[in-house]
Amino acid sequence: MNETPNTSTVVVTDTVRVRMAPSPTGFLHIGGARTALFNWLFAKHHNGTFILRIDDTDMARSTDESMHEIYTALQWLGLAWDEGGDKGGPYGPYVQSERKPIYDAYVTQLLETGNAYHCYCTPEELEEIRAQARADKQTRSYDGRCRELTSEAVNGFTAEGRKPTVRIKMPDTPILVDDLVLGSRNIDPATLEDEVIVRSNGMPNYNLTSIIDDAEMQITHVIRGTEHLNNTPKQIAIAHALGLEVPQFAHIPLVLDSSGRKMSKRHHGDLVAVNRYREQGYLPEAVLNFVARLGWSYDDKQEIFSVDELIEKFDLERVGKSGSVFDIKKLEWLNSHYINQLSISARTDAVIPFWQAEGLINSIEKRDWLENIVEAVGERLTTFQDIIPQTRYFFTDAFEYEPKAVKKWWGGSEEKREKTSEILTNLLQILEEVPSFDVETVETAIWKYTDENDIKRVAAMQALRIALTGTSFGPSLFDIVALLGRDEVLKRIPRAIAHL
RNA sequence: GCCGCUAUCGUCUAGGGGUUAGGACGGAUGGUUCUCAGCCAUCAAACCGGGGUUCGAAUCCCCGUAGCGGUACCA
Repeated sequence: MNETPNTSTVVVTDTVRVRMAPSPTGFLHIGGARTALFNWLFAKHHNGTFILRIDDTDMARSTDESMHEIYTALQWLGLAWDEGGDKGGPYGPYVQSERKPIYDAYVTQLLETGNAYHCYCTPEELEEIRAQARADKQTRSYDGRCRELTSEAVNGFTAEGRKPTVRIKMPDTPILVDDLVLGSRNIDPATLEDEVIVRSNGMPNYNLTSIIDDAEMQITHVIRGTEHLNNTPKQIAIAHALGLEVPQFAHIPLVLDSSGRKMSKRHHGDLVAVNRYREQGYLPEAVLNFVARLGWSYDDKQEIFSVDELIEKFDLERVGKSGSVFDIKKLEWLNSHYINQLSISARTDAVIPFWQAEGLINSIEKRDWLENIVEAVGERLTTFQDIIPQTRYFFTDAFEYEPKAVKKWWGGSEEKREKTSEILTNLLQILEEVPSFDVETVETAIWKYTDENDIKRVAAMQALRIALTGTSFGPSLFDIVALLGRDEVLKRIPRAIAHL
């Protein structure tokens, strides 16, 4: 293979390379999903590469289980990564705990160039220093006291058995942070302190590994949440000390809860767990559409975006600067929209697992019947899980009559109950005599009865609905009658009458 | 405490020196209908405050205020 590098050739470094770097300390949460989406969209839009890196330097909290949950969540969302994770690639390994030798080499370099030093302070001492600094209203908590330790002092600490951490020496010149979303600003070095970059157990820390890997993996744009904004100058300082190339940064606003606080696994549990949305019957396109609009907008009219449109239209320049509140109502609206886009057949496929989990069906042999049920339910699903309350009575007659519905439609008074009983008895007779149980025949017969006897349609229908389903809401009653079939219907009406 | 970021209807947002400040979710009301959902129609609902700059400020600048984020040998 003949490779003659031509200096005038445009190089691969122009290719966008972005990464999502979760730490596997729990499930993927909704904010993480949005970070992943923005990165992925940015990569797709620019024909770039999307990398999944696992930032698991916190060995104590990282788990394999969590890592796999993150994989499945990302896969469910359809945010496929080109490199990293379980997939490998040319810049691997992509799991930080496997990259320790790489970091060690950089740390050695930092130590040898005098850009880093050992710190022998104990956690207790540090605690004290912090408390004092705070009391003195200092900007920095750590004062850099270990920068110039005599070898005597070091020997003393070593003799005590102290294991040092490594700290980076922060520069004394301003650091320029240029952010694609927030704009650029100069950070006063006086606000920066010598960060710990290697723990006393030898494991490097986030601020070190992150920027090293971004450089090593040729990341061009770091798109992450604003909770990392304060880390950025520290990472830039480390990169400078190491002579590494600094990527472009884009800090995207936080996803907030309804009281305006950052959404977290700890405080919001299932509400933020992407995998829970899958389990509850949300569609990935709805979740994606929803989080895309958190902090990003295209114009003043479009709310619904297909994934392809998102790829085409996504742009960092249209990302806002302020946090966005997570509004489940809007997600629900989007979800029902996307559910309604699905064909009856696809909707049936999606809903079958929910019926099965509920124990309502164990085989799917009556596929046509199931599809007819789904069709009758129509646009009444917000999530697939809603199929249960909407259709339970099709599969079992072991349901209660809803007290509120009973009171309203069957009657609170003795008199009204008698009337209801009479109506149901008449309806029973009509249905017994009806030649066929199709929608049209039943409808004609019932309307004939109500209209000729001057009975309100609503009264008769609701009385019957409760008798057949136990509830006061749901699909067209004629659909229900037809789908339930003659035997079931003729069984349920007498039972209701007896209950009165 | 310190450092930083942000600020348009309840929420997501558009706009941005001169607009009746627009859309969407949610809410309310009416219509359609056997109920619910849907659909249709209508309505309520916002430029954080104060100073500048300007003929004119929600928009630009400054100062407040508030909220949030960070402040770890977490990420």
